[in-house]
Formats: sequence, structure tokens, C-alpha cells
Amino acid sequence: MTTDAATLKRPLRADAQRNYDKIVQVAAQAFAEKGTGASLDDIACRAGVGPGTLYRHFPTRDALLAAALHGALDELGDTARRLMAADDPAAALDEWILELARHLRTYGGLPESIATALQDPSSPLCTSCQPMTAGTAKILARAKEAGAVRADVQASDLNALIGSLAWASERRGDSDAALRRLIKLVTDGLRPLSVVE
Amino acid sequence: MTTDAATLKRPLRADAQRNYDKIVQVAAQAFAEKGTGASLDDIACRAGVGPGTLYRHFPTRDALLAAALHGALDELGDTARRLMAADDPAAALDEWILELARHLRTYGGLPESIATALQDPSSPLCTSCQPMTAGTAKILARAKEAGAVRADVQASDLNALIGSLAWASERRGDSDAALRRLIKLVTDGLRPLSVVE
DNA sequence: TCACAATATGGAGATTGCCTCCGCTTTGTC
DNA sequence: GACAAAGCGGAGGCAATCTCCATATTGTGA
Repeated sequence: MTTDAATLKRPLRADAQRNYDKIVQVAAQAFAEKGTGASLDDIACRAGVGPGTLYRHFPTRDALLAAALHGALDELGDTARRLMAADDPAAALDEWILELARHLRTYGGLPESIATALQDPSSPLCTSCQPMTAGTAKILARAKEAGAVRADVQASDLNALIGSLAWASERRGDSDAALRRLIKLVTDGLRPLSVVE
Repeated sequence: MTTDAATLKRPLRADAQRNYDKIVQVAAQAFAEKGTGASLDDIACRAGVGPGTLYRHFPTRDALLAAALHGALDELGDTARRLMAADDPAAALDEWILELARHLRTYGGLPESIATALQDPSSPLCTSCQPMTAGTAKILARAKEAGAVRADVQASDLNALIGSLAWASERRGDSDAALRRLIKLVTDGLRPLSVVE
């Protein structure tokens, strides 16, 4: 659970690193239980530190969220690499969409947090989402080249779309099957085949 | 601005009705300015009443929101009736989707508030949304009969979809044109014509 | 017209969460 | 082991929600 955040600048003092790690660990659990809106003071308390300590390490909720999501976002990067190497670009895109939507449901409120962060390049969460946005861009581009997706579909639109579907399915308390149905609705479109102009 | 809320049970005392109306009027303005999360104490203050008065008339934020949206939701009912009488059921559905998405953007946070309320039948906001849900059901059914929409599309899914698009477009600060593009993406589907199986 | 019961009021204050500030403690280096 | 730098915690200011109840207003029946 020791992150490499310390290695970016001068290393943290040993006690500070210990606190940092503990906070991230507790935060991940709290977000999982209560959603991204979990009380930060409560997380600090459960991690055995004062609020001041939490806020020095993580000036904003998004910074803490980004740290807590670190592992999951790396996984997503791995998935993207795997799918880029897959045989069928169209199937790869379908799988990516589903995988991404599922990831966005790991914490309650996550689609909202990420959608907001993506609008603000200075947010640490936005930076952390790079594997996600880059993955969508690459996998979508390959699917387009293969002729599996309309050429005018933009990566930013697709990301917004996936996020909004994850949001809707969370709001409704959807099962995984219901999420898949909602996604299929969008990928296939509302029109019946006979009416496609 | 005198609502008929008073006529449902024993009529309100004259002063109470005055306060009720003033609160609703101020709330509509506050929601428009600050979104559905506007401070209720602040609304009470601006309406010249104490918080206790506001909370007696409107026990929850949703109750106040429902009252503030009363007029807009009636309008939506009118639109539904007009579209049910329109010539082209497919075009009517398209117009309904766009109109509904636009309505959901009248207050910041409205898609979220409504999506939550729709999950809870006891919410007054859920009741107030009846013109909306009924409109979707009818207009969708007609479009299906006309063969313009796949038979397996459910009204509840469509409502969720429209809500989530409104949510996404709000998050991104989309223009009306961007909202339309996003909607078109969904109604048409991601696939190019040549690949439809 | 007036008195009184029913109705309604408002604002103080309990609670919860966010975030900052700064005097004290811990660490690690010389 | 001493001292500067780094880090800590928690008190407390702020904002929002929502409740409670002593007080005030209304409208009705005599």
C-alpha cells in the first residue's frame, strides 16, 4: 500500500509517509462504504490523524480520491493495453465501454466526481484519469479505423456518454445486467434496423 | 402564483397561504440562480419567514422543488398532448426527447434531483413528475407502433437515458447544440450504417 | 364586536461537515 | 545529543440542515 507519491519530490519523513498511507487506505474503505461524499473529518479520525494532517496531504477531496483510486486506474490502463492488442476492434470497444462503466461504479458518486474533475485540468483527479481518457481515445480510434463506429463520434463525447450511463445505473441501483442493457441501448441506438435511413 | 395546494386539504389560513406562495416564488428564483442545492435557510430568509415556517410547508427539499417546478411540469404535459396529436410519431419522439432534456436543465442539479425522486414513489417530486413519465410512455408507445423505435426499448430506460444525457450536458456546460449532438449520438447509435447486423 | 381555540410563526440552538491556523512534537542530520 | 526543519492535532470559525416551543395571528360563533 506504500504509494510512490513520496518519490515525486523530496521524500516524506517516515512518520508522514506512514500517515499518508494510512489515510489513503482508510479513505478507500470509506469511499467504498459511503460514496465519494464520505466525511473527510471522519476519514482523518478513523486514520488516527487530525483533520489538519489530512488536508495538508490532500488539499481537496479530489486529491484524496485520486490517491485512493490509484490502483484501480492502473488496472484500467492494463485493460486498455490488452484490448488494443485484441483481435476484434469492435468487440474491444464494447468491452472497454462495459469495463469503464463498471469501474465508475466502484464508489457511489464516482461518475459525478470524475465528470467534474474532467472539466478542470488542474484537478489531480483529472490527471489521474489519464489512463482512462487515453484508453478511450485509442480504442475508439481503432474501432473507427476498422469501420465499426461512425467517424463523427468523438472520444470526449464517448467518455461523457459512458460516465452518464454509469451515473444513471448508479442512481437506479441497477444490477450489472441492467447496466449492460442500458449500454446496449446506446451502442445500438433506438431505431429498429428497418428504419435506418 | 397562488397554487392550488391549499385546496387539497382544509384551506390554509390567509397568512399561511401568503407565506407559502412567497416561499415558492423565492425558491424558484433561488434554484434558478444556485441550482437545486440552494440553501433552504437562505430561501426562507429571502422570503421573509423563519426556517421553521419553510420546513412546515415543505418538509423536504424535494417538496419545495416540486412546488417550484409546478408550472414547468404542466407545460411539459401540454407539450406531450401536442406531440401525441402530431402527424409523425418518430419526429414527435425526437422532439419530446429534446424538449425533456432541455427542461431538465432549467435548474442546475435538476437531473440528479429528479433521478433520485423517481426511485422513491413517496417523494412529492416523484408525483409531480407524472406528466413527464406519462408523456414519455405515451409518446414512446406511439413511436413503437409506428415502427420508429425498437420494440424492446422501455419507457423507464428512455427516461433514465434522457436524464443522464441532461446530466452529462450540464456537467460539461454544454450549449444547446452540444446537447443535441449528444442526443443524436444516442438515438442514432454508435454503429455506422454499413455494420448494422 | 369580541373572545378564544385553532392555526401558524420565527428564531435560537443542536448537529454535522468543511477547512484553517498555529503552538507543540517528532524526525533526522551534523 | 542538540537543533532546525518537517510534521502534527485539534480547537474553532463558518455554513447548512432541521427541530422545538413560547409567542403571535386568524377567523369563527355567540
